[in-house]
Amino acid sequence: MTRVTVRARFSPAPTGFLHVGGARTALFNWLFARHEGGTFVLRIEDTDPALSRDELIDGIQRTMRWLGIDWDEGPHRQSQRGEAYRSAATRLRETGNAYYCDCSRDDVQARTKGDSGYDGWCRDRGLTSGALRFRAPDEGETVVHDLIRGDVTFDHATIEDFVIERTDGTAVFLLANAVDDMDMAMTHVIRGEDLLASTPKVLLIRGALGDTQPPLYAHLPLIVNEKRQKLSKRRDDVAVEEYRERGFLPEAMRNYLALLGWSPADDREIVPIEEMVAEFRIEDVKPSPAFFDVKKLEAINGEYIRALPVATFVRESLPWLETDPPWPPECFDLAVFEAVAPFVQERARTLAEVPSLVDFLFLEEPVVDEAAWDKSIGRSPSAEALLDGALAAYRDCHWDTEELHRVTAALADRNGLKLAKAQAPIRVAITGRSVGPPLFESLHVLGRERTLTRLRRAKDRLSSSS
RNA sequence: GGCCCCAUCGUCUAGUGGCCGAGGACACCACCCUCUCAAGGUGGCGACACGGGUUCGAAUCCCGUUGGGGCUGCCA
Repeated sequence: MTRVTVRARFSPAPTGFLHVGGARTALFNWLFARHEGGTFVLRIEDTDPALSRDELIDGIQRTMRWLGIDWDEGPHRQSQRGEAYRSAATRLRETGNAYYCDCSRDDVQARTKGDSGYDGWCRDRGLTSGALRFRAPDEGETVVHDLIRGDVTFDHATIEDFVIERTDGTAVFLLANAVDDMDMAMTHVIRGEDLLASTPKVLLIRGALGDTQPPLYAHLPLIVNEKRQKLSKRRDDVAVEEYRERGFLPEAMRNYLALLGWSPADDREIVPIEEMVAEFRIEDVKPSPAFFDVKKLEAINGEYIRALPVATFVRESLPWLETDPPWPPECFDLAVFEAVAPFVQERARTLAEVPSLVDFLFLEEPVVDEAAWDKSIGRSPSAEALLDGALAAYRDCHWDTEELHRVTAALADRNGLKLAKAQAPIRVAITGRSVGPPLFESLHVLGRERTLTRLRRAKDRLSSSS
Protein backbone atom coordinates (compact mmCIF):
# COMPACT_ATOMS: atom_id res chain seq x y z
CA MET A 1 0.00 0.00 0.00
CA THR A 2 1.47 3.30 -1.01
CA ARG A 3 1.23 6.14 1.36
CA VAL A 4 1.24 9.48 -0.43
CA THR A 5 3.04 12.17 1.43
CA VAL A 6 1.25 15.45 1.68
CA ARG A 7 2.73 18.30 -0.30
CA ALA A 8 1.39 21.81 0.17
CA ARG A 9 2.67 25.08 -1.16
CA PHE A 10 2.47 28.80 -0.66
CA SER A 11 2.75 30.54 -3.99
CA PRO A 12 2.61 34.30 -3.69
CA ALA A 13 2.88 36.75 -6.51
CA PRO A 14 5.55 39.24 -5.44
CA THR A 15 3.37 42.29 -5.85
CA GLY A 16 4.99 44.03 -2.92
CA PHE A 17 5.68 43.11 0.67
CA LEU A 18 3.92 40.11 2.10
CA HIS A 19 0.49 41.19 3.25
CA VAL A 20 -1.61 39.78 6.05
CA GLY A 21 -3.81 37.75 3.73
CA GLY A 22 -0.80 36.10 2.14
CA ALA A 23 0.76 35.53 5.54
CA ARG A 24 -2.38 33.80 6.73
CA THR A 25 -2.42 31.63 3.60
CA ALA A 26 1.24 30.76 4.15
CA LEU A 27 0.56 29.97 7.80
CA PHE A 28 -2.37 27.67 7.06
CA ASN A 29 -0.41 25.81 4.42
CA TRP A 30 2.47 25.50 6.85
CA LEU A 31 0.24 24.35 9.73
CA PHE A 32 -1.40 21.83 7.45
CA ALA A 33 1.89 20.46 6.11
CA ARG A 34 3.45 20.26 9.57
CA HIS A 35 0.38 18.62 11.04
CA GLU A 36 0.39 16.02 8.29
CA GLY A 37 4.12 15.53 8.45
CA GLY A 38 4.26 16.59 4.82
CA THR A 39 6.35 18.92 2.75
CA PHE A 40 5.85 22.67 2.57
CA VAL A 41 6.98 24.28 -0.67
CA LEU A 42 7.56 27.95 -1.38
CA ARG A 43 6.96 28.96 -4.96
CA ILE A 44 7.10 32.47 -6.33
CA GLU A 45 4.56 33.20 -9.04
CA ASP A 46 6.46 35.80 -10.99
CA THR A 47 5.51 34.99 -14.56
CA ASP A 48 4.89 38.70 -15.01
CA PRO A 49 8.39 40.19 -15.54
CA ALA A 50 7.30 43.32 -13.67
CA LEU A 51 6.98 41.23 -10.52
CA SER A 52 10.12 39.19 -10.93
CA ARG A 53 12.35 41.32 -8.74
CA ASP A 54 14.79 39.94 -6.22
CA GLU A 55 14.10 42.57 -3.62
CA LEU A 56 10.39 41.73 -3.56
CA ILE A 57 11.09 38.04 -3.31
CA ASP A 58 13.66 38.58 -0.55
CA GLY A 59 11.09 40.64 1.32
CA ILE A 60 8.58 37.81 1.26
CA GLN A 61 11.13 35.33 2.55
CA ARG A 62 12.31 37.70 5.26
CA THR A 63 8.78 38.21 6.54
CA MET A 64 8.01 34.50 6.47
CA ARG A 65 11.14 33.78 8.48
CA TRP A 66 10.19 36.50 10.94
CA LEU A 67 6.84 34.79 11.43
CA GLY A 68 8.59 31.49 11.93
CA ILE A 69 7.16 29.94 8.79
CA ASP A 70 9.91 27.84 7.26
CA TRP A 71 9.75 25.88 4.04
CA ASP A 72 11.23 22.58 2.98
CA GLU A 73 11.57 23.28 -0.71
CA GLY A 74 12.15 26.34 -2.83
CA PRO A 75 11.75 29.08 -3.42
CA HIS A 76 10.93 27.87 -6.89
CA ARG A 77 10.54 30.68 -9.35
CA GLN A 78 8.09 30.49 -12.20
CA SER A 79 10.18 32.99 -14.10
CA GLN A 80 12.80 30.25 -14.39
CA ARG A 81 10.48 27.54 -15.60
CA GLY A 82 9.56 28.99 -18.96
CA GLU A 83 10.72 25.85 -20.73
CA ALA A 84 8.22 23.67 -18.93
CA TYR A 85 5.37 26.02 -19.70
CA ARG A 86 6.38 26.33 -23.35
CA SER A 87 6.40 22.62 -23.88
CA ALA A 88 3.05 22.26 -22.12
CA ALA A 89 1.65 25.02 -24.31
CA THR A 90 2.96 23.28 -27.40
CA ARG A 91 1.37 20.03 -26.36
CA LEU A 92 -1.94 21.73 -25.77
CA ARG A 93 -1.75 23.32 -29.20
CA GLU A 94 -0.82 20.06 -30.88
CA THR A 95 -3.66 18.21 -29.22
CA GLY A 96 -6.12 20.82 -30.31
CA ASN A 97 -6.70 22.13 -26.81
CA ALA A 98 -5.29 25.54 -27.56
CA TYR A 99 -5.10 27.89 -30.50
CA TYR A 100 -3.53 31.17 -31.45
CA CYS A 101 -5.60 34.31 -31.34
CA ASP A 102 -4.65 37.76 -32.55
CA CYS A 103 -7.67 39.61 -31.28
CA SER A 104 -6.95 42.92 -29.66
CA ARG A 105 -8.58 43.92 -26.43
CA ASP A 106 -11.22 45.74 -28.41
CA ASP A 107 -11.78 42.76 -30.69
CA VAL A 108 -12.37 40.55 -27.69
CA GLN A 109 -14.73 43.08 -26.27
CA ALA A 110 -16.69 43.15 -29.53
CA ARG A 111 -16.76 39.38 -29.67
CA THR A 112 -18.04 38.97 -26.18
CA LYS A 113 -21.62 37.96 -26.72
CA GLY A 114 -24.15 37.23 -24.09
CA ASP A 115 -22.75 36.29 -20.75
CA SER A 116 -20.16 33.71 -21.60
CA GLY A 117 -17.24 35.90 -22.60
CA TYR A 118 -15.07 35.68 -25.68
CA ASP A 119 -16.82 33.67 -28.36
CA GLY A 120 -13.80 31.77 -29.62
CA TRP A 121 -13.72 33.45 -32.98
CA CYS A 122 -10.10 32.46 -33.66
CA ARG A 123 -10.63 28.79 -32.86
CA ASP A 124 -10.48 27.64 -36.46
CA ARG A 125 -8.63 30.43 -38.17
CA GLY A 126 -5.40 28.44 -38.23
CA LEU A 127 -3.25 31.27 -36.95
CA THR A 128 0.41 30.49 -36.20
CA SER A 129 1.18 33.28 -33.81
CA GLY A 130 -0.44 35.55 -31.27
CA ALA A 131 -1.66 34.81 -27.82
CA LEU A 132 -2.45 31.20 -27.09
CA ARG A 133 -5.97 30.53 -25.93
CA PHE A 134 -7.21 27.43 -24.20
CA ARG A 135 -10.13 25.84 -25.98
CA ALA A 136 -12.65 25.49 -23.20
CA PRO A 137 -15.28 22.80 -23.65
CA ASP A 138 -18.73 24.08 -24.56
CA GLU A 139 -20.65 21.45 -22.68
CA GLY A 140 -20.43 19.63 -19.42
CA GLU A 141 -19.19 20.88 -16.11
CA THR A 142 -16.18 20.89 -13.84
CA VAL A 143 -16.48 20.21 -10.16
CA VAL A 144 -13.99 21.59 -7.69
CA HIS A 145 -13.79 19.41 -4.60
CA ASP A 146 -13.13 21.88 -1.85
CA LEU A 147 -12.20 20.76 1.65
CA ILE A 148 -13.77 23.85 3.18
CA ARG A 149 -16.75 24.47 0.91
CA GLY A 150 -17.67 21.09 -0.42
CA ASP A 151 -18.20 20.51 -4.14
CA VAL A 152 -18.43 23.64 -6.26
CA THR A 153 -19.78 23.11 -9.76
CA PHE A 154 -18.97 25.26 -12.78
CA ASP A 155 -20.91 24.95 -16.02
CA HIS A 156 -18.53 24.88 -18.99
CA ALA A 157 -20.89 27.15 -20.88
CA THR A 158 -19.80 29.92 -18.53
CA ILE A 159 -16.11 29.37 -19.11
CA GLU A 160 -14.70 31.27 -22.06
CA ASP A 161 -11.59 30.46 -24.07
CA PHE A 162 -8.95 32.06 -21.91
CA VAL A 163 -5.37 33.08 -22.65
CA ILE A 164 -2.67 30.77 -21.33
CA GLU A 165 0.35 32.18 -23.14
CA ARG A 166 1.00 35.80 -24.00
CA THR A 167 1.96 37.02 -27.46
CA ASP A 168 5.56 37.21 -26.27
CA GLY A 169 5.49 33.50 -25.50
CA THR A 170 5.40 33.71 -21.71
CA ALA A 171 2.85 31.78 -19.71
CA VAL A 172 0.10 33.40 -17.69
CA PHE A 173 -0.45 32.13 -14.17
CA LEU A 174 -3.24 29.69 -15.05
CA LEU A 175 -0.87 27.66 -17.20
CA ALA A 176 2.12 28.05 -14.92
CA ASN A 177 0.00 27.16 -11.93
CA ALA A 178 -1.37 24.00 -13.56
CA VAL A 179 2.00 22.83 -14.83
CA ASP A 180 3.84 23.55 -11.59
CA ASP A 181 1.31 21.88 -9.35
CA MET A 182 1.53 18.81 -11.56
CA ASP A 183 5.32 18.79 -11.88
CA MET A 184 5.81 19.50 -8.21
CA ALA A 185 3.27 16.83 -7.30
CA MET A 186 1.24 19.03 -5.01
CA THR A 187 -1.40 17.02 -3.18
CA HIS A 188 -3.16 20.00 -1.63
CA VAL A 189 -3.78 23.51 -2.84
CA ILE A 190 -4.69 25.89 -0.04
CA ARG A 191 -5.22 29.50 -1.12
CA GLY A 192 -7.51 32.49 -0.94
CA GLU A 193 -11.12 32.33 -1.96
CA ASP A 194 -10.47 34.94 -4.62
CA LEU A 195 -8.93 32.13 -6.66
CA LEU A 196 -11.91 29.81 -6.46
CA ALA A 197 -13.43 31.07 -9.70
CA SER A 198 -10.24 30.37 -11.63
CA THR A 199 -9.90 26.83 -10.33
CA PRO A 200 -12.02 25.15 -13.01
CA LYS A 201 -9.76 26.70 -15.65
CA VAL A 202 -6.69 25.21 -14.00
CA LEU A 203 -8.46 21.88 -13.75
CA LEU A 204 -9.35 22.02 -17.43
CA ILE A 205 -5.72 22.68 -18.35
CA ARG A 206 -4.56 19.83 -16.16
CA GLY A 207 -7.09 17.52 -17.71
CA ALA A 208 -5.98 18.44 -21.21
CA LEU A 209 -2.41 17.78 -20.15
CA GLY A 210 -3.35 14.25 -19.13
CA ASP A 211 -3.72 14.75 -15.43
CA THR A 212 -5.66 12.04 -13.68
CA GLN A 213 -5.10 13.01 -10.08
CA PRO A 214 -5.91 16.63 -9.34
CA PRO A 215 -5.00 18.00 -5.91
CA LEU A 216 -7.49 18.57 -3.14
CA TYR A 217 -8.41 22.20 -2.86
CA ALA A 218 -9.19 24.39 0.12
CA HIS A 219 -10.18 27.98 -0.50
CA LEU A 220 -9.66 30.07 2.59
CA PRO A 221 -12.09 32.83 3.54
CA LEU A 222 -10.89 36.29 2.61
CA ILE A 223 -9.61 38.69 5.24
CA VAL A 224 -11.64 41.88 4.93
CA ASN A 225 -11.59 45.48 6.11
CA GLU A 226 -14.26 47.29 8.12
CA LYS A 227 -16.28 47.68 4.94
CA ARG A 228 -16.14 43.94 4.44
CA GLN A 229 -14.06 44.21 1.31
CA LYS A 230 -10.98 42.21 0.47
CA LEU A 231 -7.97 43.87 2.05
CA SER A 232 -6.41 46.25 -0.42
CA LYS A 233 -2.86 47.47 -0.59
CA ARG A 234 -4.11 50.95 -1.34
CA ARG A 235 -6.66 51.51 1.38
CA ASP A 236 -5.65 49.18 4.18
CA ASP A 237 -2.67 48.54 6.40
CA VAL A 238 -1.74 45.18 4.99
CA ALA A 239 2.05 44.85 5.06
CA VAL A 240 3.15 42.41 7.72
CA GLU A 241 6.48 44.20 7.77
CA GLU A 242 4.66 47.32 8.87
CA TYR A 243 3.10 45.55 11.83
CA ARG A 244 6.56 44.43 12.78
CA GLU A 245 7.67 48.05 12.74
CA ARG A 246 4.67 49.01 14.81
CA GLY A 247 5.93 46.78 17.60
CA PHE A 248 4.05 43.54 17.19
CA LEU A 249 5.77 40.31 18.12
CA PRO A 250 5.89 37.57 15.46
CA GLU A 251 4.35 35.03 17.83
CA ALA A 252 1.42 37.33 18.51
CA MET A 253 0.94 38.11 14.84
CA ARG A 254 1.04 34.44 13.99
CA ASN A 255 -1.36 33.54 16.77
CA TYR A 256 -3.82 36.22 15.73
CA LEU A 257 -3.64 35.25 12.06
CA ALA A 258 -4.38 31.64 12.96
CA LEU A 259 -7.57 32.77 14.66
CA LEU A 260 -8.93 34.23 11.43
CA GLY A 261 -11.05 31.41 10.10
CA TRP A 262 -9.85 28.73 12.48
CA SER A 263 -10.13 28.21 16.20
CA PRO A 264 -8.45 25.93 18.71
CA ALA A 265 -10.56 23.72 20.95
CA ASP A 266 -11.89 24.57 24.40
CA ASP A 267 -12.29 28.31 23.92
CA ARG A 268 -8.55 28.87 23.95
CA GLU A 269 -7.09 31.73 21.96
CA ILE A 270 -3.50 32.15 23.07
CA VAL A 271 -2.05 28.94 21.74
CA PRO A 272 1.61 27.90 21.40
CA ILE A 273 2.56 27.08 17.85
CA GLU A 274 3.25 23.42 18.66
CA GLU A 275 -0.31 23.01 19.87
CA MET A 276 -1.63 24.64 16.75
CA VAL A 277 0.31 22.22 14.61
CA ALA A 278 -1.05 19.34 16.64
CA GLU A 279 -4.65 20.50 16.36
CA PHE A 280 -4.90 22.12 12.94
CA ARG A 281 -7.24 20.53 10.46
CA ILE A 282 -8.02 22.24 7.20
CA GLU A 283 -11.57 20.90 7.26
CA ASP A 284 -12.23 22.93 10.40
CA VAL A 285 -11.58 26.24 8.70
CA LYS A 286 -14.71 28.38 8.45
CA PRO A 287 -15.84 29.46 4.98
CA SER A 288 -16.97 32.97 5.87
CA PRO A 289 -14.81 36.12 5.61
CA ALA A 290 -13.09 37.57 8.67
CA PHE A 291 -12.43 41.17 9.62
CA PHE A 292 -8.84 42.05 10.50
CA ASP A 293 -9.26 43.60 13.94
CA VAL A 294 -6.15 45.49 15.07
CA LYS A 295 -7.67 45.98 18.52
CA LYS A 296 -7.71 42.28 19.10
CA LEU A 297 -4.25 41.91 17.63
CA GLU A 298 -3.06 44.48 20.17
CA ALA A 299 -4.72 42.63 23.02
CA ILE A 300 -3.01 39.41 22.01
CA ASN A 301 0.27 41.20 21.50
CA GLY A 302 -0.01 42.61 25.01
CA GLU A 303 -0.44 39.12 26.37
CA TYR A 304 2.64 37.91 24.54
CA ILE A 305 4.67 40.90 25.73
CA ARG A 306 3.70 40.29 29.34
CA ALA A 307 4.60 36.62 29.03
CA LEU A 308 8.15 37.44 27.93
CA PRO A 309 11.06 36.97 30.35
CA VAL A 310 12.10 40.49 31.39
CA ALA A 311 15.50 40.14 29.78
CA THR A 312 13.85 39.21 26.50
CA PHE A 313 11.47 42.11 26.78
CA VAL A 314 14.43 44.44 27.28
CA ARG A 315 16.24 43.00 24.31
CA GLU A 316 13.18 43.19 22.05
CA SER A 317 12.55 46.79 23.11
CA LEU A 318 16.04 48.00 22.23
CA PRO A 319 15.35 48.77 18.57
CA TRP A 320 12.57 51.13 19.61
CA LEU A 321 14.76 52.75 22.23
CA GLU A 322 17.75 53.18 19.97
CA THR A 323 16.18 54.15 16.69
CA ASP A 324 14.85 57.70 16.53
CA PRO A 325 14.27 57.96 20.27
CA PRO A 326 12.43 61.00 21.68
CA TRP A 327 15.51 61.81 23.76
CA PRO A 328 19.16 62.60 22.91
CA PRO A 329 20.66 59.14 22.21
CA GLU A 330 23.59 59.76 24.58
CA CYS A 331 21.16 60.21 27.48
CA PHE A 332 19.86 56.67 27.26
CA ASP A 333 20.94 54.42 30.08
CA LEU A 334 20.30 50.72 29.69
CA ALA A 335 20.60 50.07 33.42
CA VAL A 336 17.88 52.63 34.10
CA PHE A 337 15.61 51.08 31.54
CA GLU A 338 16.22 47.63 32.95
CA ALA A 339 15.20 48.92 36.36
CA VAL A 340 11.75 49.98 35.16
CA ALA A 341 11.33 47.33 32.46
CA PRO A 342 9.08 45.04 34.52
CA PHE A 343 6.61 47.88 35.01
CA VAL A 344 6.75 48.95 31.40
CA GLN A 345 6.32 45.42 30.16
CA GLU A 346 3.00 45.12 31.92
CA ARG A 347 1.70 48.29 30.34
CA ALA A 348 2.79 48.10 26.73
CA ARG A 349 0.50 46.60 24.12
CA THR A 350 3.13 47.07 21.43
CA LEU A 351 6.87 47.60 21.64
CA ALA A 352 6.38 50.92 19.89
CA GLU A 353 4.64 52.21 23.01
CA VAL A 354 7.68 51.58 25.17
CA PRO A 355 9.56 54.86 24.56
CA SER A 356 6.67 57.05 25.62
CA LEU A 357 6.43 55.14 28.90
CA VAL A 358 10.02 55.84 29.86
CA ASP A 359 10.91 59.07 28.05
CA PHE A 360 10.88 61.12 31.27
CA LEU A 361 13.86 59.13 32.49
CA PHE A 362 16.09 60.11 29.60
CA LEU A 363 14.93 63.62 28.89
CA GLU A 364 16.40 66.69 30.56
CA GLU A 365 12.86 67.88 31.08
CA PRO A 366 9.74 65.77 30.73
CA VAL A 367 7.34 66.31 27.87
CA VAL A 368 4.36 67.87 29.57
CA ASP A 369 0.87 66.74 28.73
CA GLU A 370 -0.90 70.08 29.11
CA ALA A 371 -4.26 68.55 29.87
CA ALA A 372 -2.71 66.54 32.68
CA TRP A 373 -0.86 69.60 33.98
CA ASP A 374 -4.02 71.63 33.96
CA LYS A 375 -6.04 69.02 35.79
CA SER A 376 -3.55 67.93 38.42
CA ILE A 377 -1.57 71.14 38.98
CA GLY A 378 -2.96 74.19 37.21
CA ARG A 379 -6.46 73.90 38.57
CA SER A 380 -5.68 71.95 41.70
CA PRO A 381 -5.97 73.97 44.91
CA SER A 382 -3.64 71.68 46.81
CA ALA A 383 -0.97 71.33 44.15
CA GLU A 384 1.34 74.00 45.52
CA ALA A 385 1.28 72.64 49.05
CA LEU A 386 1.90 69.12 47.76
CA LEU A 387 4.82 70.17 45.59
CA ASP A 388 6.31 72.07 48.54
CA GLY A 389 5.71 69.15 50.82
CA ALA A 390 7.30 66.71 48.40
CA LEU A 391 10.27 69.01 47.98
CA ALA A 392 10.80 69.07 51.72
CA ALA A 393 10.18 65.38 52.27
CA TYR A 394 12.30 64.15 49.40
CA ARG A 395 15.25 66.37 50.27
CA ASP A 396 16.66 64.09 52.90
CA CYS A 397 14.61 60.90 53.10
CA HIS A 398 16.12 57.53 52.32
CA TRP A 399 16.02 57.15 48.53
CA ASP A 400 14.27 53.88 48.10
CA THR A 401 10.83 52.89 46.95
CA GLU A 402 9.38 52.01 50.33
CA GLU A 403 10.55 55.20 51.98
CA LEU A 404 9.30 57.36 49.11
CA HIS A 405 5.97 55.65 49.40
CA ARG A 406 5.90 56.21 53.14
CA VAL A 407 6.82 59.89 53.18
CA THR A 408 4.43 60.64 50.32
CA ALA A 409 1.62 58.88 52.16
CA ALA A 410 2.41 60.98 55.21
CA LEU A 411 2.37 64.10 53.08
CA ALA A 412 -1.04 63.13 51.73
CA ASP A 413 -2.22 62.59 55.26
CA ARG A 414 -1.08 66.00 56.39
CA ASN A 415 -3.03 67.54 53.54
CA GLY A 416 -6.11 65.49 54.23
CA LEU A 417 -5.91 63.69 50.92
CA LYS A 418 -5.90 60.14 49.70
CA LEU A 419 -2.54 59.06 48.36
CA ALA A 420 -4.11 58.64 44.93
CA LYS A 421 -5.01 62.31 44.88
CA ALA A 422 -1.80 63.53 46.41
CA GLN A 423 0.51 61.73 44.02
CA ALA A 424 -1.10 63.24 40.95
CA PRO A 425 0.67 66.63 40.90
CA ILE A 426 3.97 64.99 41.78
CA ARG A 427 3.56 62.53 38.93
CA VAL A 428 2.83 65.25 36.43
CA ALA A 429 5.72 67.37 37.69
CA ILE A 430 8.13 64.45 37.37
CA THR A 431 6.91 62.55 34.30
CA GLY A 432 4.80 65.13 32.54
CA ARG A 433 1.92 62.68 32.34
CA SER A 434 -0.95 61.41 34.41
CA VAL A 435 -0.29 57.80 33.51
CA GLY A 436 2.79 55.64 33.55
CA PRO A 437 4.83 53.23 35.63
CA PRO A 438 4.37 53.29 39.44
CA LEU A 439 5.48 56.66 40.80
CA PHE A 440 7.82 55.62 43.60
CA GLU A 441 9.73 53.18 41.45
CA SER A 442 10.00 55.92 38.86
CA LEU A 443 11.36 58.42 41.38
CA HIS A 444 13.76 55.85 42.69
CA VAL A 445 15.42 55.27 39.33
CA LEU A 446 15.22 58.93 38.36
CA GLY A 447 17.31 59.91 41.37
CA ARG A 448 16.98 62.52 44.06
CA GLU A 449 18.63 65.41 42.26
CA ARG A 450 16.55 65.25 39.12
CA THR A 451 13.40 64.68 41.11
CA LEU A 452 13.98 67.79 43.21
CA THR A 453 14.86 69.84 40.15
CA ARG A 454 11.64 68.90 38.44
CA LEU A 455 9.58 69.62 41.50
CA ARG A 456 11.15 73.08 41.71
CA ARG A 457 10.57 73.78 38.06
CA ALA A 458 6.92 72.74 38.36
CA LYS A 459 6.58 75.06 41.35
CA ASP A 460 8.16 77.93 39.43
CA ARG A 461 5.88 77.41 36.49
CA LEU A 462 2.87 77.27 38.77
CA SER A 463 3.67 80.47 40.60
CA SER A 464 4.60 82.38 37.48
CA SER A 465 1.32 81.46 35.83
CA SER A 466 -0.92 82.44 38.71
C1' G B 1 -24.99 42.04 -16.18
C1' G B 2 -23.07 36.75 -15.74
C1' C B 3 -20.69 32.94 -12.75
C1' C B 4 -19.32 31.64 -7.84
C1' C B 5 -18.84 32.05 -2.47
C1' C B 6 -20.70 33.60 2.27
C1' A B 7 -24.54 34.67 6.38
C1' U B 8 -24.43 33.24 15.24
C1' C B 9 -23.33 39.34 19.85
C1' G B 10 -20.12 45.76 17.00
C1' U B 11 -15.68 42.19 15.90
C1' C B 12 -13.20 37.03 15.94
C1' U B 13 -15.59 32.66 17.03
C1' A B 14 -17.97 27.80 19.83
C1' G B 15 -22.05 25.20 18.12
C1' U B 16 -22.49 19.54 12.91
C1' G B 17 -31.06 17.96 15.19
C1' G B 18 -32.63 17.70 21.54
C1' C B 19 -27.05 19.18 26.59
C1' C B 20 -28.71 26.45 23.54
C1' G B 21 -34.17 30.58 27.40
C1' A B 22 -26.89 30.07 22.51
C1' G B 23 -20.67 29.53 25.36
C1' G B 24 -15.66 32.11 25.04
C1' A B 25 -12.49 36.24 23.51
C1' C B 26 -11.72 41.54 21.84
C1' A B 27 -14.18 46.17 22.34
C1' C B 28 -17.58 48.93 25.56
C1' C B 29 -19.92 49.99 30.61
C1' A B 30 -20.02 49.33 36.07
C1' C B 31 -17.84 47.67 40.47
C1' C B 32 -13.58 45.47 43.25
C1' C B 33 -8.23 45.63 43.96
C1' U B 34 -4.94 49.81 43.85
C1' C B 35 0.14 55.54 44.42
C1' U B 36 -1.86 56.94 38.34
C1' C B 37 -2.27 53.85 34.27
C1' A B 38 -2.00 48.94 33.18
C1' A B 39 -2.62 43.94 34.81
C1' G B 40 -6.06 40.94 37.60
C1' G B 41 -11.14 39.83 39.62
C1' U B 42 -16.62 40.24 39.42
C1' G B 43 -20.89 41.67 36.84
C1' G B 44 -23.43 44.00 32.64
C1' C B 45 -24.66 45.22 27.51
C1' G B 46 -24.99 42.27 23.22
C1' A B 47 -26.31 37.57 18.04
C1' C B 48 -28.71 32.53 15.47
C1' A B 49 -30.69 38.11 8.51
C1' C B 50 -35.89 37.00 6.73
C1' G B 51 -39.69 33.56 4.81
C1' G B 52 -41.14 28.79 3.75
C1' G B 53 -40.45 23.69 4.39
C1' U B 54 -38.42 18.57 6.58
C1' U B 55 -38.86 16.74 11.74
C1' C B 56 -41.93 14.90 17.78
C1' G B 57 -37.99 18.71 17.96
C1' A B 58 -33.78 23.27 14.02
C1' A B 59 -28.77 28.18 15.14
C1' U B 60 -27.84 23.28 13.22
C1' C B 61 -30.94 19.81 7.13
C1' C B 62 -33.57 21.62 2.26
C1' C B 63 -35.63 25.67 -0.84
C1' G B 64 -36.38 30.72 -1.66
C1' U B 65 -35.63 35.94 -0.46
C1' U B 66 -32.58 39.69 1.20
C1' G B 67 -27.87 41.38 2.29
C1' G B 68 -22.52 41.21 1.77
C1' G B 69 -18.33 39.64 -0.97
C1' G B 70 -15.11 37.46 -4.89
C1' C B 71 -14.23 36.66 -10.02
C1' U B 72 -15.32 38.23 -14.87
C1' G B 73 -7.05 41.09 -17.82
C1' C B 74 -2.14 38.84 -22.98
C1' C B 75 -2.25 40.69 -13.18
C1' A B 76 -1.83 36.81 -9.90
